[in-house]
Amino acid sequence: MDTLGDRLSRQFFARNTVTVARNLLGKLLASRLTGTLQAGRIVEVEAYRSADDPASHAYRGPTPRSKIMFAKPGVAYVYFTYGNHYCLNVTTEPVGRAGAVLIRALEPKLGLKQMMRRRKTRNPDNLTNGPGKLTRALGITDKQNGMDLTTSNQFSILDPKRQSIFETVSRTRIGIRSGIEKKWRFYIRDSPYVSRL
DNA sequence: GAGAAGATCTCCT
DNA sequence: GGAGATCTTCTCA
Repeated sequence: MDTLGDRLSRQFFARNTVTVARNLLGKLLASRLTGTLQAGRIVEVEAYRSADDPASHAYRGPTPRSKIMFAKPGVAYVYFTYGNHYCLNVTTEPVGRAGAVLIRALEPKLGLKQMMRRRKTRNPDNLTNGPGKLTRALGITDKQNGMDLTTSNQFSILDPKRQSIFETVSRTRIGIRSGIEKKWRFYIRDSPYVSRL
């Protein structure tokens, strides 16, 4: 896993959520949760903050579910939604300030076979192009909620050794009813792996 | 303790 | 393009 790149540090995540979200594009999400190494390049994210963001789980202050967003940065926040799907976030901001970045889409890089088996499709464009799809492809569930991505040997985000140049597109977030004026969804232009344009 | 909404996906038309 | 699946979390009484 470490041959792929350098693991992102706690300091990387302990910044403004929108900045972290932008900077996560092009990074590598790597998992060895099931024994097999699986990895994908992050091509789409959304930023969620706290008191200034009515779409965020942390908007009304900490709850049993959202308190993890107020705790230390660089930790996986996984929640279950719509009766069917898990969504993967990474916590941001210094301790005491809430924030998280939702990982919305990956470009599959390693462990494609296992992803295809879990997703029951062979089309690589359709494996991880959505928050619910990528958690299924990687086998991520609420068991991973609270895992520290900056220290775990099984689950981390890496800065790849060779990173290609790309252009970042900023759009409004998807699937929310409030906070729709904020352009806090970011994706890599021309990537065929984003969930939507 | 009840009711409503939800950071989605798939299948059907 | 639209609805159903399916269940957790939060809010309010």
